[in-house]
Amino acid sequence: MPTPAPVLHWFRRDLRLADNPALCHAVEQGRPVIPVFIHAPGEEAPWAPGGASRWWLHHALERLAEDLAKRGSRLVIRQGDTLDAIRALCAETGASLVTWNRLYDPATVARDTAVKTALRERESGVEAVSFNAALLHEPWTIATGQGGPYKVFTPFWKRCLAEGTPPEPLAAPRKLAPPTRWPESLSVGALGLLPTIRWDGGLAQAWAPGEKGAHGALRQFLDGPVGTYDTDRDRPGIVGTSRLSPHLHFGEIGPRQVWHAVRQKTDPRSKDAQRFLAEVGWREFAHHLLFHFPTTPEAPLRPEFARFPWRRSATDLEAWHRGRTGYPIVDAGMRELWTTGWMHNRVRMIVASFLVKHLLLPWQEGARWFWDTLVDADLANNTLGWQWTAGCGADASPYFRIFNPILQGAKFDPSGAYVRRWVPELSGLPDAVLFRPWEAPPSTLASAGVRLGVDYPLPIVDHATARARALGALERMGQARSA
DNA sequence: TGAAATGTTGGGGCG
DNA sequence: ACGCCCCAACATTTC
Repeated sequence: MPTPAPVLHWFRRDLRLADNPALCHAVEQGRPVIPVFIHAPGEEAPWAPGGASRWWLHHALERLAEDLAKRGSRLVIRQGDTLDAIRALCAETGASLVTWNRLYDPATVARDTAVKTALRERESGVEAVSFNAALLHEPWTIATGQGGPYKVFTPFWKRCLAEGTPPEPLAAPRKLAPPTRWPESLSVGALGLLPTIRWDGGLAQAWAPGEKGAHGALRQFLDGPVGTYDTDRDRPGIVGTSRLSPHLHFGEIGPRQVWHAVRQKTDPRSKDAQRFLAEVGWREFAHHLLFHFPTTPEAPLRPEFARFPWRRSATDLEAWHRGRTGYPIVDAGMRELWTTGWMHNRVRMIVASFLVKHLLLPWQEGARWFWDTLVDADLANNTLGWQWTAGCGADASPYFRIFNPILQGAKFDPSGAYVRRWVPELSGLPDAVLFRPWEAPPSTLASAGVRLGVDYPLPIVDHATARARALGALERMGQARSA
């Protein structure tokens, strides 16, 4: 009896074995399964993974390969053109079915559509089938009464909640039948994902990529912070959030698993649980928007913002990148990002507002920096966040909502723990001036060992002046329309 | 998922 | 006792 043709499971950002519908489908065929990862960053252009994401991907792939090995299987790694790689693997192994889980960013949607069409049309007749692993509700399944996409979060999320409980997560396959002969594979290291200059020490200390790390993070969150999430989520100085974002981005855990774990562990009517699930909802909303408005990573959703009079200043942008703006809460955030590849969400809003409104630099510059430095860089979430801050997106904060970095710092980091951790040169300052050191009396600065302009920069813009300038720029945009 | 300016109210000091 | 003023506290509006 001839050996049955194997099934290829094409891993992308679904780097897990549990609740992986495409992988389960492959296993259910009762045939050998060949798990494959194809490194083709050019196909995701212009949003190929940035430096921090590549670091994460390297480690996530290593963990996935180990987990597959425990189930009698392997991870086959290739690079280059995806379609060529899949065809080559089908030819080498005799595989006649390829499975994968869908993604929703424009470049990948186009690539995957082309791959599926090409595989089916070829004389080889390879079948391709895709599944949903990444979302509670795929973008085209949720529509307004008019049949269009949602542009406001609250009705979107109500509509999602009305869909009822999402399906129970699927169990991980116990065993993956190996092929009679394994095709050749690159090593993870051969993909060159790790930085050549070793800036990744802080990342390694902060994170445990991989499916096991994802479930560890979820368990830690459910054992503590979820119980006070509604209030503590806004406090960057404490661990009040789930820190699941990079795990979700790489699909080491899926939203269905998170949903059911939260519902099981908490009172689903509690404000804390509802607020957390609403944050999962924002992730859904971001994917909904990116799918329906695929130009938004580059262009503002609200067209009048194409005329907004942005500034250009390499000096100011550099000060923001490096956390040397002179505003402690902003600088703390930018340094946390640089060191750990992550930034607390409250602080993301503050630093983003500062770039866009105080410095008047284009939100796309901020999105690019986040893209390269965040381990959770996700095109849907990043685009939504930056357009929201700039006031040019869906459900956007009005442009005149300008965060005051002094008040925001004092309000959300009342003990100063966050700023003192990430801006240690200011740690000796008393709380009263910690968020505005330029107003501290000379004696206070001296006893804290701070020489402004030497140990820590003076503010690169004055808050009141910058606020007035931002409002003036908005005014000019409005005038440009009527002119 | 703001901040600042402006408006209103009411208690208390004081002539 | 009464009216006036001050201003903190809160509410509203404006950017």
